[in-house]
Amino acid sequence: MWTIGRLARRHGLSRTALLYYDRQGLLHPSGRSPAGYRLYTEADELRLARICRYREAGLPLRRIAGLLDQPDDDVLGRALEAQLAALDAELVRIRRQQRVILELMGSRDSIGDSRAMDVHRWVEILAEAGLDREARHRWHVEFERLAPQAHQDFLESLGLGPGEVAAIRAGCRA
Amino acid sequence: MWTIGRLARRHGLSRTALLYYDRQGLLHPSGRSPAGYRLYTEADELRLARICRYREAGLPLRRIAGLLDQPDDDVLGRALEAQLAALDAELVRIRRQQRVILELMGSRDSIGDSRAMDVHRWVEILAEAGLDREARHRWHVEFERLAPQAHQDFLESLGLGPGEVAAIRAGCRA
DNA sequence: TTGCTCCTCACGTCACGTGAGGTGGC
DNA sequence: TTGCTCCTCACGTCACGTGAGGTGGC
Repeated sequence: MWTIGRLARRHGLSRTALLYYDRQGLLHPSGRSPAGYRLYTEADELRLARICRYREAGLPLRRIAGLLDQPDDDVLGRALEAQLAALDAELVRIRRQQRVILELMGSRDSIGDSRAMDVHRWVEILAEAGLDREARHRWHVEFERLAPQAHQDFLESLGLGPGEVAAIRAGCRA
Repeated sequence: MWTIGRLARRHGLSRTALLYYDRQGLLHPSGRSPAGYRLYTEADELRLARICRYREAGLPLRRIAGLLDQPDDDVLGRALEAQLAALDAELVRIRRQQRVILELMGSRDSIGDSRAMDVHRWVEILAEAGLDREARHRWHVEFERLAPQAHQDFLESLGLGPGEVAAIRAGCRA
């Protein structure tokens, strides 16, 4: 049996987070002490562990509540797929914001910034490692074959537009 | 002179967004019609264009307000640097969440997922393109030399822990 | 008695979206 | 008169954090 503060510390949460989970119906303590203190059992802790795990995946509390109460494996799978896609979209958004920042900085001072990973620098790296045009093409083809989604993410991270990305990937499948 | 709805549409915003900017003191329309309609001038629109640009960089409205009123180039530079770093931190957080999702999915069904870009698959790609161990090392060295931050981001995106990342980068500088 | 933990409200956060109820413009 | 745009409140969002004011436990 744990009081709220101890349980929170064991899981790296704040006490107010557990108070919130209680109010939202996500995790009610199984008991109360005579003075009204929340008392959490072993079972409560297992439930909290699942909540924490799903939170580490970035799932919203609403969805977590659904997953805890109706543990259909298919529902979980779909929720995880959807979350993965949502996070991909966030990655794209963040990279776009970073590109805007580099543009704003570029219009202030010189262009060279070691943080920017652009196409030119990337080709330079591959060339230094001994890859000519032909080898670079084989490299893209393999990347596309083994990990198409990662290939897409990678091309976008170089700052290429949607059209350019699509063209390169099509060239790999031809 | 623009009314609120027209100006919003021209900049891809909602009318409520402009109402909010007005309430927050970010963008007051220069005038009002006899009936009380907000009227935005050319100067207002230029100010809005700057606001939109900074929003595309993900800056919070508070900070944007500061940048608009005191246009010190140094302050802008520091704000952009800080935002770039904050977005880097967000990237790390999202990748970590994605890794958790893949773990959760992996414990449900088979491990192979074309979305996961892990070290093994990456080495496979480089090998297929004709890079042996020696060439892969040169490749890392060049990557580290030309774009150290991107190299760090890249290694983290493969799912390597901080220790492994540091070791590889150190090996490149040795 | 002194700290520490606990309790229950209630308000703040960020950038708007969504009605509710009413008016201006063509 | 009919749509469309505009106006001003006021409340909801998401996952808590932060007091305020008070009590239990050792």
